[in-house]
Amino acid sequence: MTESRRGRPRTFDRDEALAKAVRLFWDRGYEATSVSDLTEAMNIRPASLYAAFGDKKSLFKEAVVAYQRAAPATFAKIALREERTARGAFARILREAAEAYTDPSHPAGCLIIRSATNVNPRDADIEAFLRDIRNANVAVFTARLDEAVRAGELPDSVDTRALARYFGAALQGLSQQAADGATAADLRPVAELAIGVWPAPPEAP
Amino acid sequence: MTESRRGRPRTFDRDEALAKAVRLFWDRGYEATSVSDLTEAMNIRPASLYAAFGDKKSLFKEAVVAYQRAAPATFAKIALREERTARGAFARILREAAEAYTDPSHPAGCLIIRSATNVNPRDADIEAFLRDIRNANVAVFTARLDEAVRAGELPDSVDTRALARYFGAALQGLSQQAADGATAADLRPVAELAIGVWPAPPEAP
DNA sequence: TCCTTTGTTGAGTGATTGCTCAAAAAATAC
DNA sequence: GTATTTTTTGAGCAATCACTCAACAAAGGA
Repeated sequence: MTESRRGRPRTFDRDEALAKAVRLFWDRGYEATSVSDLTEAMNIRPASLYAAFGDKKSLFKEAVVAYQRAAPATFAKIALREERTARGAFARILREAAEAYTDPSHPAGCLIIRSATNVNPRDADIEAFLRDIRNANVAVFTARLDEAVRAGELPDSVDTRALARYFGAALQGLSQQAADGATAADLRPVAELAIGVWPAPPEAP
Repeated sequence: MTESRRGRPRTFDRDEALAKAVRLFWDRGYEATSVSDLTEAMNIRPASLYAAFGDKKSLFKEAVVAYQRAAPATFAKIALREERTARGAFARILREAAEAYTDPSHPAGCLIIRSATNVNPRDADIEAFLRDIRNANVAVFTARLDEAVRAGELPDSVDTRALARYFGAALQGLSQQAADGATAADLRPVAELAIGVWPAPPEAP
């Protein structure tokens, strides 16, 4: 699998450079991050960037994938996997979002929520790329809530699509608040309030 | 007051041109709207734009003020003024946001929430300008909730700042969902869920 | 050794950005 | 009429945008 590579070896660590790009895109978004900002932060020349990552759009998409695999963005997936009940999963997601989105060791909020809003029409495909991820996340939420209905955790009468969209909107609101400067202390009670909408369990038969 | 103006009169309607600018900024945001986009939509030449509105930043700020005075953005202020109870006011704000943010006769979501995220560092003052408006809105919400506590509509134990931030975040989530393509039918039940966090009234003495 | 392959370097591409200027045009003041 | 004031026009400014290319450098294969 790891065939010996011919030609001159790369002088920089590709993953390390990609991590720098994630940082910049997370902080400034797609449009406001220029290629020269990127080459400066990654400490490589433009031609090396293009040789290693294709064009700016490809680099951004790869940065999004790297972001999704990194620790601060995986909390939702982990909560859905580990928590036994849907209520437990969504409560944990909101509580951990309040922490993760305000962690001062990295840019505020969620890269996928923040970084490709208001882009130039010529980059509409980038906007669509992130919108599709966001909508896919709402679909995952809906599936988990449907499962909870089947398991008897939620009554049949619950509109799972609406509830899933509500949680998606709550996360987006938390992300925006964090980007506007809210701290973890500010957002913790907001997350608790958001959890409060959870429907009453089915009546015992 | 209307002193006779000397010099060559303007060949375009300033308010009409400003309305076109509002439309464009609302749709694309500050960065992604170029001056040549603006001059084309307003049907004026660059020098006329600069003579009438100053620079791009001044035009944007004026567009934000015009937006805030126009019908689709005033629903919150009107609800706070007209509704007798705080609960009635916030319920109405969320319900009307679901409608206003998805009205197909204008761009989706809220201009003040959408249009200056991820801007270039050199335009950080524009980002701060909108952030201040958003934070001021949360302050207005807090004041209304404090009033409700004093009036006995809400118990003393309620964290009004957290509740105000929650409603701000809910509106931001609705705006983002609308920008991602959600319809009024999609957002109505989300608004109803969001209203559901309203705290129980104080116990009768 | 020489060839092939891959990467780096530094200069530079055309396009677009926000913005400006001199000259002409259209109004009022005298 | 002439002078003054303001706006429009069309051309064009420097800076930045994403991106590319020819020359050179450093590795493996034969």
